[in-house]
Amino acid sequence: MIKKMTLEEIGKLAGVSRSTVSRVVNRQPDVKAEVRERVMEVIRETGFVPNSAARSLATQRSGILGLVIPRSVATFFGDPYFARLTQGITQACNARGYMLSLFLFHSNNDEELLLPRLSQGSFLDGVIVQATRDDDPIIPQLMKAALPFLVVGRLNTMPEGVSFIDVDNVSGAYKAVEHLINLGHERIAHITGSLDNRASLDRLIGYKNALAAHNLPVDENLIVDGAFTEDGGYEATRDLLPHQPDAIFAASDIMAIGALRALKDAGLQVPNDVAVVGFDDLLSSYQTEFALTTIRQPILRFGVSAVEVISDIIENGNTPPRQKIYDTELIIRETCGARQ
Amino acid sequence: MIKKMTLEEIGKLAGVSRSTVSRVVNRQPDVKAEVRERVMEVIRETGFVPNSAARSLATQRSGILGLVIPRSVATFFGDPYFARLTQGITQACNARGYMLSLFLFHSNNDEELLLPRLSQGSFLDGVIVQATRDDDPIIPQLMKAALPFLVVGRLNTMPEGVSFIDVDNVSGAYKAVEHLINLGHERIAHITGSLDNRASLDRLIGYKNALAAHNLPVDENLIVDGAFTEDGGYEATRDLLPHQPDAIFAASDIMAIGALRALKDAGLQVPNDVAVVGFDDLLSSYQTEFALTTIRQPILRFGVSAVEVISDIIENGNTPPRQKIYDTELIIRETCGARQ
DNA sequence: GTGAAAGCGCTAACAA
DNA sequence: TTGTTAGCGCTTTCAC
Repeated sequence: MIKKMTLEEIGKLAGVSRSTVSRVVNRQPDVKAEVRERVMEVIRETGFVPNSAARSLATQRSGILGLVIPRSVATFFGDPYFARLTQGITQACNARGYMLSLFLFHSNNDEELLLPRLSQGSFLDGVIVQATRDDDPIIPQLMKAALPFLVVGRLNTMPEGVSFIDVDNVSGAYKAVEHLINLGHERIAHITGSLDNRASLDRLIGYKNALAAHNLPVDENLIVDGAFTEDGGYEATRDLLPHQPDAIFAASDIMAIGALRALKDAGLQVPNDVAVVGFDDLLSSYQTEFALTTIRQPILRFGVSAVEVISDIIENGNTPPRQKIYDTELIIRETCGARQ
Repeated sequence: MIKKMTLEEIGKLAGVSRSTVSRVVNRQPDVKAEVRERVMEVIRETGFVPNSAARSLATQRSGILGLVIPRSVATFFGDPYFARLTQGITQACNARGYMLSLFLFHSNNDEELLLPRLSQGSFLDGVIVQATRDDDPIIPQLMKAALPFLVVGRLNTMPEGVSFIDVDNVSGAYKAVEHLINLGHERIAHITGSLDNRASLDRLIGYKNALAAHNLPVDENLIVDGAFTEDGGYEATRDLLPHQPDAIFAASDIMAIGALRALKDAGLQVPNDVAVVGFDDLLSSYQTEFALTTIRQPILRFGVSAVEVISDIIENGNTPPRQKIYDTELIIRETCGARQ
């Protein structure tokens, strides 16, 4: 069992003062090489690690980042999106020496209790918040607090001066649909995600834009809500079939899987009878039954960027607000028919 | 923008000393009701929250719990198991006033860098570790550090004196198989998870125990590895079909879904031709195409218990080590045929 | 019941 | 290049 040491004690062992040890620990330049080596040696032997509370108190920095998943999306934590995002964020935190503290709000109560503690206790250097409903009080509260924060994703009405990063859902959907158009499809259906969601809305816009750009009509019968679930995609597809789509663009891979299943059950061939394109490319590890053509969101890198941006804000302030939109990538596999 | 206050300043505003404010904040008894009210009022007005670094430094307690997912399982973070576990843990943390700090080790390097910081920096009051490979160095390292920790799940060879909580996989599997036996099945196949995994091993034992207890032979042809993936379950089932099982017990729901799909593709009826039982009951929100009979793991409550146990250890020490095994529950739906 | 004062372990300005 | 010293904001004896 390793005894916990202090700078003072390390200093005594190395025959120097605590300041010198502090300098060595913090990699400051003005220490004689020989002394530095002696101190390092003692640190190695003792396994010394500086006390983080004391350090935070003195520097007014905790080295801790918060990741906040508001109540309205907490139930979706099973969603691979959050898992991957979290993974990217922790990865970047590890690389940059930050610790990550996770806040999932399960109830109103949690939110009321934790938000002030989190924004006022100077426990966190900065916060990454998952965007949520427009009326979520969390953004205004963070704006009042003197705490750097970054929104991941966007709200429909984003307050002025808020930093965010997001994926370009409009152009992603556009790419998907244009790809189908280029393959000769004309009756392209769209299974949307829940439309209380900015991402769903944007993907719908991209879908319509692509049709318009190629002089194809928008047929409202070909637009059905799939609620971001596999069953939703399945049901949506059943609703679509009477209107004879020759292709389906689903706003998520999960829904695309549901669609593929529905097509299979209806005895239709993919991609010959109906082509399918999804969105996300988050499932590859789970599901290889279908080689799904999809729009890849670079979620992992997205998480990494989130950490980079928030730490930039922490170091240099929030002016001007950082607002970055990341591009997506069309991943051609088999369900679109381009590979035949 | 709320200014950050100190106890001293609050005291000045309320006309008392900082000690009194501290007593009020910490709900200590010996404060005159009138004074307490006056101080509370100021705190409310100013939105004061005590500085957590200063508090940690003085109390030697951080109020932070660590959740460590070692490298060997970090890739499985997409697994709903971890998502749910994390959810249960954060929920309990919120309720008990702990903060949760997440450590996903992605590389060897992460592990070497972070483990000492985490176990020596007195940044955490305690750690919850997901069990992993037997040769993972993390358990020995934590034992050396003076840091309370609790293992979630078990290793094959668990060092003496380590506290852990786990689910009773043996009896869970036993229940599943016994249920199938009671329904009259005799050629019950088992799709195992990856067998480098204690949980898979235990489920296999439970499967064999149940057969033995009912004088049914163990046919090695009826035991196939499904690697905990849907495709693994699908392939395993294809391998099983020539041996004509009348029921399949899959060691996870994901694999059970794969099995159901394989049976469907083979033109077999569930549960009439082949009955299916899974394990986990973690998928209900994603997947309702099949009403899968399964063994429910109380993961959410499990997470809650983890926090309770670790905080017990923090407060009262690790002697005796806490070792709890939680029971599972048979959830009868449609794929086993009991409901027909 | 309340206040004064010491100290938690560190950083950083200043002095040497 | 190194040491001395004064805090960082809180808790906690100890007096009163």
